[in-house]
Amino acid sequence: MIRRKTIQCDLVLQTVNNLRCHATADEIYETIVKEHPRISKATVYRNLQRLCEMGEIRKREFPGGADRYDHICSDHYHARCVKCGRVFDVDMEYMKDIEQSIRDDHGFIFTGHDIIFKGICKDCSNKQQIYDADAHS
Amino acid sequence: MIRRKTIQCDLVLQTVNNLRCHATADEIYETIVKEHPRISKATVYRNLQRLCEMGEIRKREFPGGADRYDHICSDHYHARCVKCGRVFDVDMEYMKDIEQSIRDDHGFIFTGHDIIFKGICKDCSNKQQIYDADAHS
DNA sequence: TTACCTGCAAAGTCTTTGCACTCTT
DNA sequence: AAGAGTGCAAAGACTTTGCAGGTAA
Repeated sequence: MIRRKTIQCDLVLQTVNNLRCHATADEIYETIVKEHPRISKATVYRNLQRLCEMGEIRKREFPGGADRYDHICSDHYHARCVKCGRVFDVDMEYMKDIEQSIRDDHGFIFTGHDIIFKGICKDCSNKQQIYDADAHS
Repeated sequence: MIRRKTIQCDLVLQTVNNLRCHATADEIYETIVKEHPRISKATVYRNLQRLCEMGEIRKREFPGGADRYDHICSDHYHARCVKCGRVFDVDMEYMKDIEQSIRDDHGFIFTGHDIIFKGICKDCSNKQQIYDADAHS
């Protein structure tokens, strides 16, 4: 099974890189479709999957939301805003030895981990303050 | 909005508790429907939501899988088997001060975190060994 | 020419919602 | 009796898949 070079695959890769981190398949599709109205969402999904297999990009799955795609960058953690659902990088050291803190593995073979913080992003807490101010005026 | 006591709500709560941790809405529904064939999945979802709001149970969302429901127990982390998708508790101290390790919060207000380990569970690694042995014989 | 890739539509998984009916209170 | 809760079906969000036709090599 040889991989062919296609315009669509290039577009998906470029778009993931241009959008920097954390784009969802839908955001990627919406960005591409503006310039290339004939592309289909299925093609975007298929190419995202292919690019992951090729190690060009990384898929990141988040609880209660769509999957997001990164260009390959160093391991890091994420914070998800409970108001708007957007995902942000967390400026914190990656704990590559965290598995050693596990007391009893019960036979489970650990291969990796993710930490997902939750909270409220700057934009949403600003909006909240404006709303509160309005409500009390 | 007063909450009424219904058989269905009791059944959902009992089933979450009986199944111990990590049951999905579907598992809960399938368990109840054996005894009460008239219950609908929508009712299970609605009662799970209600019980969460009441603080009787806790919803836990996992990347790339259905939501799962816990009876309230102490904070702890989870490991998800990449083969079978089952979720296990991790025997490790809860890092309640982890947010203090974040260097720059960029205006984000952190309210909690989750750590999700991934790997292969005991059952699946046993099966894998059996499969490997067969393949080489 | 081969067979991988695409666009489209349909289906699949998990969850929510609209509606009329049924219960609890 | 009032209105919260139920069952059913439909819809909604996200993703995958089947298929016929297109295209890279």
